[in-house]
Amino acid sequence: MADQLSRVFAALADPTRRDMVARLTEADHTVGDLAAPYDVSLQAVSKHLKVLEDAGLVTRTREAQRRPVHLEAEVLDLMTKWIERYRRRAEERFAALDGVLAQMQDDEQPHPNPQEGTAS
Amino acid sequence: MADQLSRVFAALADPTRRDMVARLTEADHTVGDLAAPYDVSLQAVSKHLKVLEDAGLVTRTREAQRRPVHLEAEVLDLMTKWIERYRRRAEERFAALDGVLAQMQDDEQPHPNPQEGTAS
DNA sequence: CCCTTCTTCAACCATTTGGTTGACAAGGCC
DNA sequence: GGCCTTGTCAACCAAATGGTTGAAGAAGGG
Repeated sequence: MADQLSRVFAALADPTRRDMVARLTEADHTVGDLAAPYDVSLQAVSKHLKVLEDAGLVTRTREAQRRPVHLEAEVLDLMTKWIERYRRRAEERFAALDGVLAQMQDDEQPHPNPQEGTAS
Repeated sequence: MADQLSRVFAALADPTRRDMVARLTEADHTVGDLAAPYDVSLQAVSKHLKVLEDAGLVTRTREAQRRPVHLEAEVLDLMTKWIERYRRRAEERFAALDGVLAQMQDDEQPHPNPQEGTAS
């Protein structure tokens, strides 16, 4: 299987699963409970939960016949960190370039990164 | 096709595409340029770029035969907002529950969904 | 014990995904 | 004009995804 970051992104790429996660921020839910709003079989929801579980986004414990699902929100930090890291880099670059973009396209003076010398 | 948020998550669920995005934070790149480090065909990279473009993460312009690829970092905010919104809600809930978890497991007062009564 | 409730497992199916190869379009260069 | 470079389009393929139905496991209630 893929790395966790990939699994987390993939897990949240589905609107139904995102909605489940959203609802789980309010309270733990059983599988049937979670399934109620959606127009799919219980088995389909069970599969969605497996995806979320494999991504580390939820855990399931046992409570009689019920399987309460619990959100593990820390995993979201994984994504936030990745995203913010690159968003910040992109923003810095845009700020640095600003009006200089025109020069970048110019091939007479090839000095692509005016301020960022330490690129790679 | 799916909503944009889903497309963005799906686009970043692939390590190769994430790496492309990471590299694009440093500078724009041509397709061949982007493809160089990966052990796949140029066509495969072209497809990856289409996914990123459909998600709104990159734009491609034309410059002679070359197709410079440019990162549109604002789209990342879409995700950050979604994630942070629910991470915060989850954290608030955890903070509120804190030591109260024990009571939730208590079966004297079986009211599984304190806030959502409208389940089925 | 049997029955009902809650949930998963298994098999199957259609669609999507990520890759391949081969052809071709778009645009400089000799 | 012909060629070389850069990139996409098309057809194809294997594997993964998201759904279905049917059967079965796990745990309490009569």
